[in-house]
Amino acid sequence: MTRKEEIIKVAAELIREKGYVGLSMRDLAKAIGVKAASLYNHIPSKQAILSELILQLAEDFTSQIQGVAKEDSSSLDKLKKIVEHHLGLSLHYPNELAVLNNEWTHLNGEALQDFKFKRSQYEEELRQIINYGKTNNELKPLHTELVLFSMLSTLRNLNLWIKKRSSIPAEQLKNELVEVLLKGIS
Amino acid sequence: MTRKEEIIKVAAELIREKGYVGLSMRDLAKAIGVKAASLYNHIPSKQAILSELILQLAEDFTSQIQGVAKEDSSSLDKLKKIVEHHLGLSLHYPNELAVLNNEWTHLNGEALQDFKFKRSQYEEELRQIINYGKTNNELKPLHTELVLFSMLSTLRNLNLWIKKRSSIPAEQLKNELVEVLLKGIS
DNA sequence: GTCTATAAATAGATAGAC
DNA sequence: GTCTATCTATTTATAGAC
Repeated sequence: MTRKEEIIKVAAELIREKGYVGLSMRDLAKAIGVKAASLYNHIPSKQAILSELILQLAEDFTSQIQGVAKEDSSSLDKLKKIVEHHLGLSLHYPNELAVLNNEWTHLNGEALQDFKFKRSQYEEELRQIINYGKTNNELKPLHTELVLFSMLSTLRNLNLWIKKRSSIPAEQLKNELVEVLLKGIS
Repeated sequence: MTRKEEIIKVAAELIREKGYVGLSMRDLAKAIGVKAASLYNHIPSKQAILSELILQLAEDFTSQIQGVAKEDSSSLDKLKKIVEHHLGLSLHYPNELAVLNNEWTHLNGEALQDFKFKRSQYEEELRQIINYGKTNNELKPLHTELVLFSMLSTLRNLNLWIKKRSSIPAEQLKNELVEVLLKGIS
């Protein structure tokens, strides 16, 4: 791991804890074991840490869903794959995901535009999968936006919840999550 | 509305927008039309604004769910009332709810303890309603924590979503939300 | 109850030695 | 590539005039 990668990784952990504005370059440097000035040999600004962190992950999400969308399978199978991918990222990058969810508002300029574009791309792909499922009678004729919103709310909060309750094996968690999200609880 | 109430209301809006750490007392004062020093005639500190804002709303949630829990009705009816209450608060206090959701980590000392206590009280009441529904065969025998988490994720994000899509009438939104959360989408 | 002025601390970032 | 020292701006909060 390069020093730059180390900076971004440690920053993800601390931004999650204190928020982007609440984390100072001095605190970040201390956690790594250098002085604040040394950070600037590897990154141009505090903003650049946030941008790189968030946009890398956003790109991962967008490219995954675009891959799934192209597949020749049912809407339910596509939705399952999307749930699985969210779960995988929540397990491997909980800090980065928390930062993406909660701190994207502190992005500026081009990075902010880029993030919003990727996010709306993601939502649009998911919307189309849901709509296709409705025409197909795989899904109930509910408001697409409500289904989209409900699914994304749960998926986006997975990382928060996994930390607290890791007693469920990953495979069982995946299956029950699909059941809860797609088939309901009652 | 007293000046203190005005300060807290405007603060909710601006904290939602910029985050607690990102909002300065100067910005807050400017939005109200006074100088920063004048704020301290009505509130003792910036922290106190955050505490009052969050704890008022948390108290509302906790006392409501405790009222519902005592009622002599089915689990599904109780869950419906909880959904309705979340929806009502999301419509009336979107800014305050966003602050509660995203900025509670910046609470200190006793206020932080108080918040955590109220939140765990709320979750415990909801957990018991879900468990009772399971023994009753009103709900599927899924992991209680997963059902709890999934419901709360959607309910906590309602305020974000309502802003974007207010095209659905409130009554229909309530009914579909109950359908999505309790009976599933497929 | 609001103002001006200011204290004391801390922020992001840069210059230049090593 | 890391350091010390420092610049400049901004932060929360207080003192005291009006």
